[in-house]
Amino acid sequence: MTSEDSLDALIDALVRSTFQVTSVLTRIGAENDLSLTQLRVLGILRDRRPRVTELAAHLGLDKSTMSGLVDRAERRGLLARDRNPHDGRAVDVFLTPAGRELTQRLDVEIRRALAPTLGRLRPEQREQLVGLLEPLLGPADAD
Amino acid sequence: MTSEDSLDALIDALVRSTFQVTSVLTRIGAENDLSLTQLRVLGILRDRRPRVTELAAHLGLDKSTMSGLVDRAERRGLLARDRNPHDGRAVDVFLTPAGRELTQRLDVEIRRALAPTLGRLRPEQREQLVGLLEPLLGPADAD
DNA sequence: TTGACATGGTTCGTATTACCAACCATCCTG
DNA sequence: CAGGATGGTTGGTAATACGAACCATGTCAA
Repeated sequence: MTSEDSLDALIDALVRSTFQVTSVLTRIGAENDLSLTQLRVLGILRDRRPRVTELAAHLGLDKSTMSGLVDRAERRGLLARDRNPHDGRAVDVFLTPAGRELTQRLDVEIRRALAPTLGRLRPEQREQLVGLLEPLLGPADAD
Repeated sequence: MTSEDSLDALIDALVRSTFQVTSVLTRIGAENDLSLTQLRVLGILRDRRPRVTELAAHLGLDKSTMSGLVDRAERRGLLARDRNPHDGRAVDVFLTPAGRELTQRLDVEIRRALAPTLGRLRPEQREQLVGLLEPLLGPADAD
């Protein structure tokens, strides 16, 4: 097996696992009336208080798109806006208590959904897998 | 480290790698005026000739959504519809030569985009990673 | 200090994605 | 062959996403 082949096989496996995980996340989002993007927004806000533009950059979206997403989530009471005290132009976004509660519930559901499959690996295999994935990941960002 | 912890760490890594791969696929799709969903449609049609409903099931979409997606891609000349000879109700979908050509180009771009990161792994690590991912994947489906 | 330019957000217009319900055509079964 | 099941399209609605235009605030240089 050449180095080319092993790369091709890896890309295939990685893309497949990507779609598989995405489908789980999409399903859990849908069960809670959240799009995959909204799910990611909540995930990012879990331990951050970014301004609208930062949020957009994190997700690779236009700021106008972000504005709408924040609007709808705010109307649902999941998050809130606040003027940034150091920059009158900027608007900080953060989870409301309700949003935090939902986020935690989603976290549990996601773990519950993925556990059966991943649990098929022996603990040392899991650590091995994490060890192989870690160096491939960009700067921390969780879900 | 308990078994719980190793599972949590694995889920985090997997979800992060999912978003990272998704962002690459989304970017390459966008550069070719394709949504992630359309990208997946092309990927599925690469080696299949499913009916509309099968395609929808593969992607976890409603058949009406599928109808629209096929419409637009057909209008762009990427794929075509044909009555299924064995079932007058069913409509088979398949790539046109132009669609096949685009799909191959996308394939190259995707590999080119992911190679730098994955190339950081030594060949035996790649094989190890594939070996760990394989058993987690559902029945074959590629991209 | 005050223009001029840059940055942060929102709003508007448009296309796409996605769902559901309703519908028509074809198939299958009793 | 009548009735129900299946496959697909259509129409209605909401969310997602982009770009362009716009306003407010910030920054820098003359």
